[in-house]
Amino acid sequence: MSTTEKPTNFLRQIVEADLAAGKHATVATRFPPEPNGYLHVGHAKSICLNFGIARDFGGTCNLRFDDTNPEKESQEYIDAIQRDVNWLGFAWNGEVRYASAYFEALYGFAVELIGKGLAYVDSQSPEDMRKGRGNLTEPGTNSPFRDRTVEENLDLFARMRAGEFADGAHVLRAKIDMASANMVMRDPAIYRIRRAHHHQTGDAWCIYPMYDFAHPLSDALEGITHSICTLEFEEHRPLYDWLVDNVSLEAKPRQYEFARLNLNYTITSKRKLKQLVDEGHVTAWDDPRMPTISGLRRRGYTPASIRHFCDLIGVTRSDGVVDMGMLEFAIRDDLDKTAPRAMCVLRPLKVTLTTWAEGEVQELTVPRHPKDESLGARVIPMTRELFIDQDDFSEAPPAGWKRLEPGQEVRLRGSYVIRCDEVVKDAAGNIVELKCSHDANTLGKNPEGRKVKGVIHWVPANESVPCEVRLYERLFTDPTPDGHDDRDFLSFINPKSLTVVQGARVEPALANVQPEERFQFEREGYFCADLRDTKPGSPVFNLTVTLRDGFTK
RNA sequence: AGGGGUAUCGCCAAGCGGUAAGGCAGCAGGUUUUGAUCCUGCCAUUCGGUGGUUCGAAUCCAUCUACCCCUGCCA
Repeated sequence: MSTTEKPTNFLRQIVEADLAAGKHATVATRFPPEPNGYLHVGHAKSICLNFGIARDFGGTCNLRFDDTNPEKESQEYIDAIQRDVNWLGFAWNGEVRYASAYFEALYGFAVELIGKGLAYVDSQSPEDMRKGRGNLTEPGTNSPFRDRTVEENLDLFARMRAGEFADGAHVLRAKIDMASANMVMRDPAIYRIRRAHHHQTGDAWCIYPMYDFAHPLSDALEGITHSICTLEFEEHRPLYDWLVDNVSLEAKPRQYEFARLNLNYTITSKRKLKQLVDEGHVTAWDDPRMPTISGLRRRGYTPASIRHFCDLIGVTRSDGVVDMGMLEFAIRDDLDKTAPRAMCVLRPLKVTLTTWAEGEVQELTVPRHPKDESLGARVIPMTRELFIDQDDFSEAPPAGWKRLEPGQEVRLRGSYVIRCDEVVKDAAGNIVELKCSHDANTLGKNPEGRKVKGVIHWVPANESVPCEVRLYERLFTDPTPDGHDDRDFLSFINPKSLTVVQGARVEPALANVQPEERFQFEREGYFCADLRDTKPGSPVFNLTVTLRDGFTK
């Protein structure tokens, strides 16, 4: 599909049909993260889906924190998640919601279920509960506490809330069917006693509802019409419906599932991403190697590129693994059109133009973009002493070489054609300098009677600005780092995932770049001034993605 | 006979009984002061397998196979 077409998928078709049939006057979705980690690229898929549907069908999308397990959650994550959703370009409906804001209402629904004989307080130990659940092929057995009277259950549940019992002493269970083939329906726990300080409700509660209970009822409370989640929740749908139908709420939200995103050479498990951070394998959640939204941001990905990526991969119910190349395509596609060009020499090799007058400076005006004139131009001073990249010179080049070699000519991008006349080496035989001559009649035009085979980038020796450049490769060396039963994903960490290049030189126009400014360093790739470490006069650039390399053979 | 899902090009993915879209990657050319971009062409006689229904099947039926998910007081 072209970038201008609106993507369609089975969920959009369902929404469209429901709206057309008058099942709902308007569509209401929600994005419901648990604040127990940072959002990653897989969440981006869900965000684009939920907010995208609301936007395109004239509905609403809530941002709701599913904060029912305070022990793993924190305000830091809440703040980061909001920042990431906004940065991606989406605005939620009204104020941020919290499942914890519904604790009182949820408690009421639990009491209602007890009153209807549909929930009971179980006082078995966790081990006994597990044993009683049976297994995949054998039915479970009823708890000895399953037939407590409504009065007794009401009393016990009230005392659970009042803090009369120790953590884990009792649990509230939905009374459904211990013989169900669906394990989720074997009297699922819906409330547990947990004396944990909650980031939103403080110490007001010592019992907390379980996801399975809180989620559908929160959806109903908010009037959500289409509750979209990932495939692993499919067997929870009967419970979702059971709760919505057995509680006195008008709204009947429905749950729909889609396949979560898998990207090769990376992991999208909050638990494992947290492990990478906690154990110091990366510097932080926003380390540019992380597949987190904040990591991608710091790496230089644009919100538009991530949204475009989500459009490209589609939404289905079949499991798959998307190639990283798809993400890289999305960012190259965006940055090629929007990023100003600049020159940066990563590993400088000095070039002295013997034909250039000592001290002479010529200010060359070079367009910032080869196709988009609106980006303007920058000025690059041309001097007698320059730097080119070590990789752009070879004494014994392979066939098809298009860069500099002894006795041959090459074009300096935006400048003159030069010829290498002499190679200067140190005592150890290392090339330390090239003596070249320039053809003064080649600025803005091709030389007469011969054609120059290549173009290389350069910077003036003294006027250029020293900078740090961080080169990144994939974080893992294996396509499915967490897909091996016999090997831990950490053992696949790529030792070369980060290379810090000190002593690189950028053209003077970039001396005072702002954090997050993006450029294409010509012939190298797209780079982004680091969000945290770029300082005036001392830029730090992160490699976002290299240029596609058509150099085959 | 546990239950629930999914199978269309190397990857993603349209297709919804009328004779296999598109994107990524790849390959071959062209343009080019970025080995980039851009442009052109090529890239599934076949839709997990096998039967069947039909004038006609990726689409319907049967059966088989492979893979994913489910036994937290996590979400």
